[in-house]
Amino acid sequence: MTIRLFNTLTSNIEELRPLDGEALRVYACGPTVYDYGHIGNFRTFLHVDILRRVLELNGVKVKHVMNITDVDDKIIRNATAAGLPIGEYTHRYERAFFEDLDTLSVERPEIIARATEHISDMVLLIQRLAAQNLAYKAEDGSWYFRIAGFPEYGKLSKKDFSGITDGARVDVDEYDKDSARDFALWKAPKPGEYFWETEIGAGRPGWHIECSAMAMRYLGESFDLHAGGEDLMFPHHENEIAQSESATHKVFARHWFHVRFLLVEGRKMSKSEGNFYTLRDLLLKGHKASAIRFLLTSVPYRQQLNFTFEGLAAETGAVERLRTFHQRLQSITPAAQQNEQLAAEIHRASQGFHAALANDLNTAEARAAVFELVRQANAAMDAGTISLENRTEIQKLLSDFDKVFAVLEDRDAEWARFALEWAEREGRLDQVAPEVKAQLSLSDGQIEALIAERNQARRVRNFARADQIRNELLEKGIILEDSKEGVRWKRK
RNA sequence: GCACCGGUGGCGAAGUGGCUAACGCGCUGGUCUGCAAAACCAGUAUUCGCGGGUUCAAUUCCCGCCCGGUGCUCCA
Repeated sequence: MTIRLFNTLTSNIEELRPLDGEALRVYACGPTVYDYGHIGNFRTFLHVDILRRVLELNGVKVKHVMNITDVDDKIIRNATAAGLPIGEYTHRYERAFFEDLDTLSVERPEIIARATEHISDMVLLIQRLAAQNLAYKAEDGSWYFRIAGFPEYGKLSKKDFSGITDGARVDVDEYDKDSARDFALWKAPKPGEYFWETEIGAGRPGWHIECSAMAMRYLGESFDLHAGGEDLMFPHHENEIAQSESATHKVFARHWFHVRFLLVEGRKMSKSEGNFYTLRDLLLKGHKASAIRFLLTSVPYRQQLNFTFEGLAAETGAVERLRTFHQRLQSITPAAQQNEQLAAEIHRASQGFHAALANDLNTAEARAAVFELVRQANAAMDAGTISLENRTEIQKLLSDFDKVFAVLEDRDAEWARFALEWAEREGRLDQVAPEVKAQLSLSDGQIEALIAERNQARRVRNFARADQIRNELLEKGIILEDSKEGVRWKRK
């Protein structure tokens, strides 16, 4: 199926096809590794993940590069404050970042590119610009990009800079620049700061140059799609376009994909508002990784998502419904006769699911198609009218669904335990919700032993004892369900 | 201030110029169950921020207003 996607550059929904006919070359702006990632960061990474999973589901190969910004002002500031070399400081947050991606079932990009490992690529690019008089060196040794040399500046963010003139009043600390809009390609070191000694002088890269250099290095001078959060559109992506296209005289990225910010409880997420959450904060509060993933991907990427704890609870229930359904489907005895009406519904749901995703990644509609079928199939299971073939077809759809949404497999307890161990190591046990500790205090074996005891009690109709065990487990966040097929249990 | 995006049931949210306005969660009643849970059935917005306009017909297009968000500065 052809995937159609909104392109920020053209403001149109366009077909997405690999330019080289082989693999779709994608560059996605990754994290600056100076702290733990928050849910806003992960909404963006999750939607890029949805994009690549939808492409893969449709048989499109993806070559996805993500950068790690491991040198910048904040990193230098924080590392200095922590008394650590910047490499050591960034390593720890980079590792945490990938652990978080795993927790959220985000697929790894094909290529991870660290800024500090590509300094020479950046220097070469700056030299290339300098050769065309598009980069210049200021008195302090910093290099700037000359915006006046790129008339298309502003085409991505739809800003018109033609009327801007440089007035007489120029910022004192920017007197070195030819124009106030010119941005840094290379920053000369201040005393005591970390720097690289290079052909263009001592210093460290500006933020924008790393993405241009690394994208070209791995994807070529022109590639298919560039992704990031909406805030990056200006100035970051605009600057990338300016420096890349003026260096190569080729289109940098054909398609630009921007994910909108989320709100938390209806407000912008910020530390001062007290509504700032890292992924780890939520795990320690006892929220499931799968529910977080499902919530953050529930609203299509171009739409603002309002993150609330009520919403998170709702998604926890939604994931549970799907998992229960998935398991139930496997355990039934199929009917001999094919259910034609159900077969038609399955077909319809499948069409709806695939069409919704292909239509600018409408995750909300894709989910709805599956939930609609879940209800119908549950009813058919109640009536005992699902054939083997019906079941196979439904399982195919669930499998496609999960290739994109990745929530059916239950690894939540594993991630909760991982977060708990991390909190222990970091001395953050005070941030762990009591329910989390209680729930993880019981091993699967202990739970199953209690269930066996309860089954025995029920057999002899000692319901008081049976209910007592069930309640004890419930207090520790373990839910029991009696069914014809036996007792199921799950962690709340 | 300028620019852009959004405002749909208790909450989140999809969608469309005209079929009963998806879906998830919640709530109420019922079926099932030793009791629960799960699952199913029924109910839960005469209506899509407010006002005006275009149209045979608008939640959907246009204008104004109000509210929320984002960008213009580091930010996913």
